Amino acid sequence: MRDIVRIGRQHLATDGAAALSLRAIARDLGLVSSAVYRYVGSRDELLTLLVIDGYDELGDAVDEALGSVAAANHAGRLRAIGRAVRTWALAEPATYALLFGSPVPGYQAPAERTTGPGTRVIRRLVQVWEDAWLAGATSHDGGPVSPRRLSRDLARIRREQGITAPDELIARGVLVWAALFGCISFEVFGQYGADTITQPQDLFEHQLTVLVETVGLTR
Amino acid sequence: MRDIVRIGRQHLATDGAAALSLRAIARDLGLVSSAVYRYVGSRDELLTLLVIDGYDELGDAVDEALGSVAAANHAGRLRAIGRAVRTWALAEPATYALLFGSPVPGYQAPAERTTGPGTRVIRRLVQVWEDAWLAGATSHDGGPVSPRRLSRDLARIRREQGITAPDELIARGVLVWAALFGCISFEVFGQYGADTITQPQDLFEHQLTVLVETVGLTR
DNA sequence: TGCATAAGAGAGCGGTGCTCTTGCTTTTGA
DNA sequence: TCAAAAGCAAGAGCACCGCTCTCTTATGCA
Repeated sequence: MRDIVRIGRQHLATDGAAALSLRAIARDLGLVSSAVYRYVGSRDELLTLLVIDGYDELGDAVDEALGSVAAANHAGRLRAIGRAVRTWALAEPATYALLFGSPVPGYQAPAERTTGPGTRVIRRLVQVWEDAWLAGATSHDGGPVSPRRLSRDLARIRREQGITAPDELIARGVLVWAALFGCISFEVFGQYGADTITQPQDLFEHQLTVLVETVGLTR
Repeated sequence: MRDIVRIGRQHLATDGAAALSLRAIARDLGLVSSAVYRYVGSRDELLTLLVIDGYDELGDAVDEALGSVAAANHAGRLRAIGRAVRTWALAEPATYALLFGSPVPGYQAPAERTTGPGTRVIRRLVQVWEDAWLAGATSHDGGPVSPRRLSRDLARIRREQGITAPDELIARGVLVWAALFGCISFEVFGQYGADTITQPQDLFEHQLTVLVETVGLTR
């Protein structure tokens, strides 16, 4: 069982998600293909296991990176989260693609099993905004944002996450979240021409600086 | 031949890229599977055709949107590009996923056939930064950015694109480019919880406002 | 000792990409 | 005009895939 996920991760890393084959995994384990169905049920279920596995590993990487940054260093925590996600994504591009790339056709991750580990990164980010807000370390302290419909969505986020940060800060936080993964996806998926950006690490550090500014962190 | 691409686009839209099957296309055309190989060569070549098709359609959509915005309205041009990409992506999610999602396993788009149409959007964006720079309509007019290695990459972009915009503006332009597609990918791929963001259109408009600010467009 | 359960083997169904050969039809050119 | 050439489709076949079903063997336990 544990072996199936292990071999599955290897195949995912070398061949990608859509090429994931239960038969090939069975071969690697010295089993006949039907034998693995006793443990996994279906190919989609294996994908779900790998999705959860990936979210957990990414969440662990982020948490570990956060461990060495002072709680009051809000900008540093954002940068640490960004670096941790990028480093993990470059190390595990296939798993990253499974989590944040195109949905696998015909496969829908079961929300009840994946939303928990799947929201670890955004929850850490939200905590950074909230802590910065409480410490007065953000320049975005205005009132509600327009239009009212957007303000209602942001109020829902505020309630569900149990935070007090104002509309503008939450909205910018969502943008920074999406922008961060946009930058990383572009790099991992090769959207930057490989011959134009030769030092993606330097570019990413600059992008982190701008993202810190976008969310208005003053320290 | 044209029919194959047409049916292929239908299958792509309904079933996704990895589920694209030459046999199914042949069935829809009333042909036997081997017959379509006279025209397409391989499944990967069909994917390439669909990639080029998608880039062209996206580029056309962007160009059409730009047609109704004054050249001097730099912020408006950025917003128009963003809206056009988002609208097209939501209308053709499978093709969008093929272009900007996870790479299809075992498939590498031939650069010599796809880089032309594939860079239409970023070229339009770069033109916005450059025009704003020439018109003095951006607040980012500083000198070279650090570190020097990044500055060298940006100088290469400046040379290859035939522009004169300063380092900081180009770097922020790249970030805005990646952030824009990050926001759209999150929405198209369902990374926002469907029950938290009920009005993605409003959120996107707000994000565009912040991106205009990020690249420092003053008009 | 007897039996229920677990674990794997094997055959088989329909699907896939792709290749090769065969045959028919249309076009071309001397 | 008529044969050669090219275009086009069919069909068989190979190896792979997900998945189901039945059968056999091994194990643990009362």
